[in-house]
Formats: sequence, structure tokens, C-alpha cells
Amino acid sequence: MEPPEPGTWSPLGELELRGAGGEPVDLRRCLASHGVAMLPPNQIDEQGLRLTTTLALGEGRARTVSLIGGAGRAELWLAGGPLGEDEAGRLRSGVRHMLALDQDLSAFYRLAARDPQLSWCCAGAGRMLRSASVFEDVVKTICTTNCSWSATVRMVSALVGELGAPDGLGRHAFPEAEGLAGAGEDFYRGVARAGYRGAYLRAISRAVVAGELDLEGLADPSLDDDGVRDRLLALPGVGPYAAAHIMQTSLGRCRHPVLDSWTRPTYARLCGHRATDRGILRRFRRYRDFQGLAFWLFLTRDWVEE
DNA sequence: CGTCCAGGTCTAC
DNA sequence: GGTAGACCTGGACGC
Repeated sequence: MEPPEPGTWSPLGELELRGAGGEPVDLRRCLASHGVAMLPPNQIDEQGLRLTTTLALGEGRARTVSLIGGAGRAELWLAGGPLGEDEAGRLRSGVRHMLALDQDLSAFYRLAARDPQLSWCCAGAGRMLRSASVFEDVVKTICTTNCSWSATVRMVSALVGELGAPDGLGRHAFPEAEGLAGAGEDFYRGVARAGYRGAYLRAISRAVVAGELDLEGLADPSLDDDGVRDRLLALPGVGPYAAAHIMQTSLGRCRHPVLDSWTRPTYARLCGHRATDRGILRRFRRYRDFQGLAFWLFLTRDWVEE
């Protein structure tokens, strides 16, 4: 393996790009699966086949890794000096988690194969890039609500750059809940310019730190969708859109389509006619537990060249 | 310069 | 339970 570029990179091994059911994984599609995937600390290269991100290792430390896609597999590289095997393993499993390689999409592909408009997905589309934690995805999703994309980038960049653990090479991980809970109102107002969202982010972070809120527990597969949705809706700043988005991206629960100010008109444009919410739900009903995923892929097919 | 709105959400009827 | 209004912010528009 060749290092990605001059500098101190060392190999962290290879990942086989296969899902839990043995289905193929299209890395380019995964890295371009949704907008939140492109926010800091993630960085995706121009060709869309390389993900560089910085992961927290606890105690204020962090390391940057780079994943470079090949055919059916990907190389993982570590930036900076050597690392103990224990922590190297944590970085590897962190990246596997982000790629959602533990998810089984083979049942979705069996359904998509019978749908001429979505059969292209069977080559490996549909895996949503996750953040390193549910907490991170919740915070980022709240930062997408009711504002322009540039505002989302500004808010998340401030959280990462000002509160995240440094890797020693100028990059930062996404901050732990302690970091967000410890930042003052002046930070949220004056630096992040998060507006009314600042109070939501502080409240959620404080509840996590206090042990009153277990966001990572939402990944428990034994919970049912409605239970997860109710717990997300109970969070300040999380409404129907945010809950559905978090479930679809971070939790692999993609039964319910995300209907919002972008998806509705985009669907109508692609269909060439007006569409009601009921009509959308009817079109994708056949996808059972994957209705939201099928809808999302229908909308984002042209995000990646085929 | 005022108004609108961007991948909404909360509160008060 | 369903529906107005307010809400931080800042970029895009019309006047």
C-alpha cells in the first residue's frame, strides 16, 4: 500500500467492503449518501472515494485516519505517530461503525431488484454514512434545521474547531458531550451563532453528561421504531424531520420517508408531476422496513455518476 | 433597507 | 389533535 500523500501516514489495515449479509458496498455512494456526512470532522475528496476524519480517543486526545476506497475493499491509514494496538483497533472499529458495515441491506436489494426505477441500487447503494456516535448525529441534525447549509457548516465547524479534541496535526474530533455542555452561552451565541439552537444543544449535552440521557442506547436493535422515535421527539430541538433523519442515517431505521422542504419538491420534479405525501408513501409502501431508504435513493440517484 | 426563507420546532390556543 | 406565530441567523432577493 502507498501512503495517501507525503507525510507521516502509517497503515491501519484493510476493510472488506461488504455488508452483514454479504451484499456489496459502494463506498462512493456511502460517502455521498447525505449532506451531514460531509460536515466536519469529516472530509471527502473530490473523487468521493476517500474519507478523512478525526476520531476522539478519550482524555482529550484524538487521531486522524483516512479511508481510501478500492474495488470491494478499502485501505485505512493513520496520520501522525504510531499508536498502540488497542487504540488502533478502536479507530478501525470506529470507521467500520461509520460505514455501517454491520447493517444488512440484502433484504432491501431483493425488493429493489424488482423495481426498474431502483434496481441500480443493488450494486451497493443505500448505506448511510454515520457519525462516530449517535450524539454527534443528533447535534449535527439539529444544526441543519431551519437554516441555510452555510449556517449548518458554520455551527458544526465551530463546535469541532473550538471544542473538539485536537489530533496534534491541526485537526479536531467532534466534541464529547462534556465539551458541548461546558461551553457557555457566549460561545453558542457569539462563536457558533447557533441562535435558539444553542439552548437545545446545551440541554441535550448536559443530560448526557448527567447520565439522564442515553443516546447511544438508541442503537439497540431490540427497541422498536416507535419507541426510538418517541425518545428522539422528546429531545429539545428534535421534531418529526430531525427524528426521521437521525433514524435513517445514524440508526439504520429507514422505514419512514423523510418528508421535508427539499424531498417533497425533488420527488415531484423527478416524477414530472405533483405528488402528495400519501402518494409518496403509497409508491414506496412495498419496501416495508426500507421505505424511507428507497425514497431517499430515488431522490439522490444523480448525486453520484453511474 | 425590508421581506422572505432555508432539508423545522416549540408554545399556545 | 390540529394549526398559527415566534424564533436565531444570514444570504438572496425586490423595492
